[in-house]
Amino acid sequence: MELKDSHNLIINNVRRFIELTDLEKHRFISLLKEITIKRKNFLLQEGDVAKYEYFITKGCLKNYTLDESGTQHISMFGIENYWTTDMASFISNEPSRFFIEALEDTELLAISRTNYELLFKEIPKFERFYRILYQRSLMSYIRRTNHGISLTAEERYFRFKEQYPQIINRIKQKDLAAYIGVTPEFMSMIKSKIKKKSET
Amino acid sequence: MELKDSHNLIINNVRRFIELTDLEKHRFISLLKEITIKRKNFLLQEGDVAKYEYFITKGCLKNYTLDESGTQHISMFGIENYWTTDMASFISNEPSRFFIEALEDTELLAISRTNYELLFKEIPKFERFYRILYQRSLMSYIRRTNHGISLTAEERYFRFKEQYPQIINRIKQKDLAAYIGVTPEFMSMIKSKIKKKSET
DNA sequence: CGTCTATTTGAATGTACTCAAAAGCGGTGG
DNA sequence: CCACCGCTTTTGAGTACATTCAAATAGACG
Repeated sequence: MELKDSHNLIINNVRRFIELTDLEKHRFISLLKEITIKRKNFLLQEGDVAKYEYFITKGCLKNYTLDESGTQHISMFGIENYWTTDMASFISNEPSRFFIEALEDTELLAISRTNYELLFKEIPKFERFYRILYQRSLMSYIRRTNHGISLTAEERYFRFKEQYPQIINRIKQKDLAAYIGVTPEFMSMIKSKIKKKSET
Repeated sequence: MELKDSHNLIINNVRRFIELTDLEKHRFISLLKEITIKRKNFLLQEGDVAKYEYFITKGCLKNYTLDESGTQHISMFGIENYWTTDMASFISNEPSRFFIEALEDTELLAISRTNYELLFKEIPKFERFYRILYQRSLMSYIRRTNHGISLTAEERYFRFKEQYPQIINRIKQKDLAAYIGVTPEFMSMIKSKIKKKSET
């Protein structure tokens, strides 16, 4: 039996870390819900409880908080083949402090908290899958935390370009600034400074 | 059969997320190695491969990188009942960029990469334990990343005091500065500024 | 095409760093 | 037990990195 492209994508994502029988594949897929969301719409808003963990099959999202002055602070971007949610809210069922907003028309596969637990019960090796997924995710946040306290904004910009070349072309410079942790104006200055350097 | 205090501590840590039979407890413990390390000594140095994941039963550690100018940047402190390692190196077997140094005489239980894999094979529910452990760890790094790009140094200092009251009294102000992401001089300024405020 | 938002540029300001020097504190040996 | 040594913390002056506010230009989208 043929699978949809989106289902193939998530199955291949899972098979990076665990093997699945056909039966398991189909059971897993049956626990997912397809969601589409248009650019500028929200998957999650501050105060909502994150009821799902999402796998992105198409599109681009940003995950951010707003401070008192209305400034966005982006904790991650998500594109095809990435997972996203507000983990704290998803696990604890508490209201989220995050917004998840589509930067492009986006398609996702969502697993609810209930089905997530059911999945572990029925196919325990998914514990392994998520163990490894979170372990890797942890590694990139540790790296980012380290960069945040040890590098200047200019260096952080270079690291981002290096590490996420496939993302940098799809996002506004303003959002890049909100991820790096500087104002849009200063981000603009960094770019023009670099340009001047490379022209000499 | 009675367990040592250190073994009781780690078993209780594990039992936060999974249940264990007596047999499983003893098998788990048999896969651990006891390590003690004196203040100012290293569990891991830059260039080493992290061969173990460590559970701290007594003492205090810091986990940091050094930049070109010799400045330390602390990614975490570890105390009793916490886990530590350089995850990136532990998983990939590549040389670490981190130092892990004892701030007090410290006792640990270490699980080697081989025994870690063996543990998953023999008692698969440990996948669940580590899945939840990493998930939580991920949550705190996401929070910290967010604070790093959205808060001033002074605010980050307050959050640290709030969140880790049991750590702040055991570490040097210099190390707190290296965690917050400021110079020791500026950390000192922050404190004296706060003191002045509270006196008025 | 027009409108709204993003980006650039510049001046003034604030936050945090560097370097230097003094004061405080803690551990160690005599 | 005291004195000394080394490291940490404090203080201050000068500088660099990054922000704020304002205004002009460029770009994107309906």
